[in-house]
Amino acid sequence: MTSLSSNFHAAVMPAPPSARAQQVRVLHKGQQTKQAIIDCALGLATQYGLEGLSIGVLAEATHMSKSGVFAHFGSREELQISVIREYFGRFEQEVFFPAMQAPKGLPRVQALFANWMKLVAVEIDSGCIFISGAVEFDDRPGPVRDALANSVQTWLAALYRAVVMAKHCGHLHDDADEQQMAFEIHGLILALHYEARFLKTPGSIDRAHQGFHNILLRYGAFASQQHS
Amino acid sequence: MTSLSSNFHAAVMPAPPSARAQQVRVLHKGQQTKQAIIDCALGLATQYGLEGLSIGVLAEATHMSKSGVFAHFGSREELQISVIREYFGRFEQEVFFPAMQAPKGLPRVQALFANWMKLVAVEIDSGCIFISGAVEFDDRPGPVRDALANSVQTWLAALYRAVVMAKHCGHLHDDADEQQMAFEIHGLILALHYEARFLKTPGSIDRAHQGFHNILLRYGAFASQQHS
DNA sequence: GCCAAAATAGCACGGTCGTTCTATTTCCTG
DNA sequence: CAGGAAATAGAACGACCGTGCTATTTTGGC
Repeated sequence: MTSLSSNFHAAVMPAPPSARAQQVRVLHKGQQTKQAIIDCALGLATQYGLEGLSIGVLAEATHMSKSGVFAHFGSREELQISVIREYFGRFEQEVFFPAMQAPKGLPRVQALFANWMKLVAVEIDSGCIFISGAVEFDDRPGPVRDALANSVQTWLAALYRAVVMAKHCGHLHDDADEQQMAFEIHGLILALHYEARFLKTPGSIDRAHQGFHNILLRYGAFASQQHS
Repeated sequence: MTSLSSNFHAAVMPAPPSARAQQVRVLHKGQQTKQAIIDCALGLATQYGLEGLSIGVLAEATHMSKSGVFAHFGSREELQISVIREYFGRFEQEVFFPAMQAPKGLPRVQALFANWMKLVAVEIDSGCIFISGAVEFDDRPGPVRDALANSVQTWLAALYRAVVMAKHCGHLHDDADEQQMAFEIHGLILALHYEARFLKTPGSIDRAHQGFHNILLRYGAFASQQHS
């Protein structure tokens, strides 16, 4: 497995048609300025949200004209989707891939959480598209929402698979509900983002770590069985 | 104590100057249409967010002119703040006040969580201003952010106080960290909102309930002590 | 029922938005 | 180095935004 989901790119990140065939040819100017625009757009989107991302502001930030920026995407929605793809790729690089080096089972789950925490700790200052985007598009159907939901679901599914493997390895006790465990881990990340970024509550990072520790105490194979 | 915080109204919800002196007099037309506008605005804001709330759309929804709506608030920010105040009031009515009927200690904490869950279950369809607003204003200083943060913090402080009382009553074991417990409860609510409203994951409500059960198993006085 | 005051409407302004169309410039191959 | 293609710029569009100003309508105390 080379990415969060074997068929993810087909579902969420379809490369421009036949781009791969011309791969050698199309490393020209346009592609690299487009990448520069996306980099800049990602920075703006993490801070102000995908909805706060405007082509005019983006043009100013990249020292280009509005139409110059626009031509690379054809629509604002396509720009937003490009940003989501970029963010997903970085998420893979920073969170998922490094954790796959850890041995199967609990260590890998712990590595996934640790890397996720590291990223969110940074995003306390910069913002997180997976979280802000969920709020912006929870009631707005369309291709942007689809791309975002697929990205998030792909990641949560990867986390879930790691938990399932941990149970198969005998690292969790027999009654452990994998979906439940993943749900509670997700909650810790969301609470951290909420309390640290919005409320600026000190100590939130430690509490998220402690929360994960508590989850391990409950679900780990060494946990004393308690009435369900 | 008659509200979430004794000095909350002074800090967050200052009544219009001298309104209380004229209380009897000013139950006239203007006030009741203003209330109708706020009701409508709250409905729009829960669905599309505080930033998605526009005076033009609100005017159309209330069958009024833009300037007619505008005159009641003087600025869009004041309108947003009014919506936050309204939401906070309803939150008090539906979540906090009923739970205060429950006896001090764990029962009250359980009642607070149960009522919160009941509200969020409804908000899976309609949206929650405390959650969407946190994302919209986490990087945008100003009076709207202040009103929102104060409201949320007031509520979370009330939850925290209930947890502290539960420990004083001997309903939690001695090593229980009250802030930690409140943090984890908050995480469950956020995960529920995220997975149910955005991802439409089935079974999220049950998982939030189960998560609270797990928290009680860990922090309750009857819990077997485990290494910290 | 009069009449000041309050409430509401109508209209216009300057601004930003995404998008389209047409030039102009830059690139890169043959 | 010529020339077609790709990339970028420029200007304009219709739409919506919050807000200010000035009428007009409605309200409620005397």
